[in-house]
Amino acid sequence: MLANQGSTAKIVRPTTLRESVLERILELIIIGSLKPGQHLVENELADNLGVSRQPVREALQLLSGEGWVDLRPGHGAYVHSPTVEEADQLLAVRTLLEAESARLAARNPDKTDISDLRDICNRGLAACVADDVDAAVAANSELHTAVVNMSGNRVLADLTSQVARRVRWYHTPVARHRGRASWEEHAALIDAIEAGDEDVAADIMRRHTEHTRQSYLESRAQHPVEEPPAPIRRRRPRTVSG
Amino acid sequence: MLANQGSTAKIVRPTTLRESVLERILELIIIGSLKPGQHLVENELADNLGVSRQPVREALQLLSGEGWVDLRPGHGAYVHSPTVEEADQLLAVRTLLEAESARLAARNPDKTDISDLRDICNRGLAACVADDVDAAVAANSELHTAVVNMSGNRVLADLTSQVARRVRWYHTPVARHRGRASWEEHAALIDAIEAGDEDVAADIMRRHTEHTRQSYLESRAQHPVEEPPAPIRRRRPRTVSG
DNA sequence: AGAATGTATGCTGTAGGCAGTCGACGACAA
DNA sequence: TTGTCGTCGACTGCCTACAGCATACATTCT
Repeated sequence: MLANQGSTAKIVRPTTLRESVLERILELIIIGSLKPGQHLVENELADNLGVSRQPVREALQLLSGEGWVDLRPGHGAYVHSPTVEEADQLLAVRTLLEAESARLAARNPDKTDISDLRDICNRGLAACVADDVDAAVAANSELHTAVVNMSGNRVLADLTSQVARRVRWYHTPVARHRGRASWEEHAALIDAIEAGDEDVAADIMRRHTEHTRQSYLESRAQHPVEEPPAPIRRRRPRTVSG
Repeated sequence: MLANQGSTAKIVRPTTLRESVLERILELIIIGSLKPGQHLVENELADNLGVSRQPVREALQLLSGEGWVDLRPGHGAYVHSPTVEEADQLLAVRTLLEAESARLAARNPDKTDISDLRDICNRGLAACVADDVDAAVAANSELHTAVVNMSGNRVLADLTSQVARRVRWYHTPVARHRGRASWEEHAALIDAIEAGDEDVAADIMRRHTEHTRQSYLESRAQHPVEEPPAPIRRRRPRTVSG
């Protein structure tokens, strides 16, 4: 249910095998079936997906371009696993990009867009009080996506999406769901955008994403992810699908 | 810290054919042998480079991930050709990123780095008064790269590099060589970084890159590049009757 | 016993080829 | 002329197969 649409708008018709394989692998990565640092053996993926190695290889190359997997010549593809430092830097850049998005959105606000934002915000708040974490996370993602789209700068939107993806939020689900405070910030942001006050909007967004960054870092510090730095290949049990 | 180039930092040993093919194609794109919008036929490249189609295909997939070529399923690869609008948005984002780089660089300036910056700046100014455009362009690129590296944020550096590449400056060589004024701005920037005045540094960089952006747009407006927009479907022109 | 070396095995990188598909071009009908 | 259909050529997408390499294991030497 994630709005992972916005990035690669190039693909219109996923008719080719390569594209469908890409989506399948991406799905496995997102839901965690393929874990960070895991070695992606082409043959296994090909067998499990019922295709040859070629489409798998090409899908992996494309995924590497989007930062989902790391390619090591002669060794194969590994699910990208951001270090704490990289995640920190990614979130810093995200703060920068999203603050600019908010500024541009406030520069020429659109009534329809504002209305959409309020709808999303209400849904998110409702999900929050209902303790529906999944819905709250979805609404949060939706709202941020809507704001960057309002900026009118497609490059900015694509880059923001790319950066956000590379963080791999599943390390810390709590970081994306900081409770009511987050939605109050969202509401204030929408007000600022509607009022056309770009400085205020940018500042609110900056502090908002900065809060998220802090939450992420704290959460990751508390739950020290077993860093899989293992660059070498490791034998694993047979099956992959799950 | 590895002083690795931001672009293709992943490749450590270009031992594989795929990597060398990638570099060859990239070279051809950069020097303009392969023009923007041009259709890259796999067989031709394979024959010219003396390899099979497979390494060529994979190299093209990797190049698409870095924004050098566009992949259209069922049609092949085309050299990326940014529209005026896209270039404008790219340069806007670049302004944002580089201003932040300057801010971070000024936050904790390093004596050695400052010295390097001044050397580059002197070389650039010398090249400028000697009317050596190539050298001036090179020094300019070198200086901006040095500043983003001083930010200490590798993600920021990589993204900046990626965004800058996608502009395809060769549309307008003049845009990268605005004369002495540009180098005076550079000098002021270095002063601000050395003084640790991050607000001033960010502001100088922002206005500097904004000037570049304006120059680019004006230059491109004066020299209307024959847009090779025809992505597909060159249908016969319809004669409007009535 | 520890270290060095030979061997085995799995995986990647590359080649070649076949089929499907898209677009161009020409013929034909309105 | 203009629109439509069928054919052709070219190119991509995909598969199979082989070669090369890297890692892990077994063996031998010191």
